Amino acid sequence: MSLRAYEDAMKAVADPTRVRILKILEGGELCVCQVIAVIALGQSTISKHLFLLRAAGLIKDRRDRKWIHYSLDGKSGNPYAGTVLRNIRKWLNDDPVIIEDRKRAGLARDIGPVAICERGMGLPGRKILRRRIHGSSRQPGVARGRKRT
Amino acid sequence: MSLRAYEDAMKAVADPTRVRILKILEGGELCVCQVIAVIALGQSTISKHLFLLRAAGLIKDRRDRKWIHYSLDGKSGNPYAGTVLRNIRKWLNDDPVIIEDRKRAGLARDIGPVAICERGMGLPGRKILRRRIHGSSRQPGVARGRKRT
DNA sequence: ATGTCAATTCGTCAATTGGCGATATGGAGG
DNA sequence: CCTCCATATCGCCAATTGACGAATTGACAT
Repeated sequence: MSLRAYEDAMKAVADPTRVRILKILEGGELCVCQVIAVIALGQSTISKHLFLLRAAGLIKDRRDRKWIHYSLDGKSGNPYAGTVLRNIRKWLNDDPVIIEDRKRAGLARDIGPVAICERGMGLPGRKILRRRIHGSSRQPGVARGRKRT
Repeated sequence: MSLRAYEDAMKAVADPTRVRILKILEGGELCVCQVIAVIALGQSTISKHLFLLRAAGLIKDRRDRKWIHYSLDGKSGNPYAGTVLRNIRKWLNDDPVIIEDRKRAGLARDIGPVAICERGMGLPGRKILRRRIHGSSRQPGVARGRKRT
């Protein structure tokens, strides 16, 4: 019941991107590439968010072949994780961003990790982010840093 | 049930200083100078924290003569405030920092706002921060910025 | 009206955060 | 062993945060 564990858990869920990840994991486990396809942020960004969520004891991971699947945890070391996840499950279910994410998460589940990775972390009806192109072809319209409205 | 209200509430309670303020307000309302005496941070710093907590609908204020008293709210505009405050009331009660704060808050309540302000936001057995000294006598040992252990 | 004084607001600074692309890691398959 | 590829880590940058002191505000008392 330390202030540090409290801070880890609350800071983890206070970020909008991380709560979006938690909300799509409420529908069941997803591999990293599926999360990337749904949230549409860089691979390293998603990886860092998943790391923080796991460090806070909110999610756990499981390896299956080449893919690492993440799912909600709740009964890990952090004593606040369970209550926080239970609250969040009741919250934000009518938020337009969350609804849209859930729709895309369903699509990602139907398609499966293999097809998602083949498409370069993309979902149908969405720009494909091809990696490993040497000629430095940057994806346009990708803002750097953060904004706050 | 917007993502924005959620973010306001969660970011507000994720900060350790602000949750310390909430925990001492569980014992009943306190004026700003009493909060300053307990937490031992600058006046402007405490004022900003109280502003953020009020903006998130977690506390409300009441004026009495020269003093403004803050107390827990919970049933304000923010739909997450009530649940969050109820959780926090059950949490952190055995944390050493919180226990120490509570002790000092009890002292601040016994002494009252008038004596606290006369002592320059100080409590017995603690350095007095005299304000309005022209000769720029800085308080030693006060770190600027933030640290993270 | 004017002064007092608790509290807020302003301006600055350093630490943290969250995004990115590039590079490293490490399990699976050859 | 070596390569492939999903994921993790690194280094960088801009925005945000939380601290401070100084200046301002506004209710009360004279």
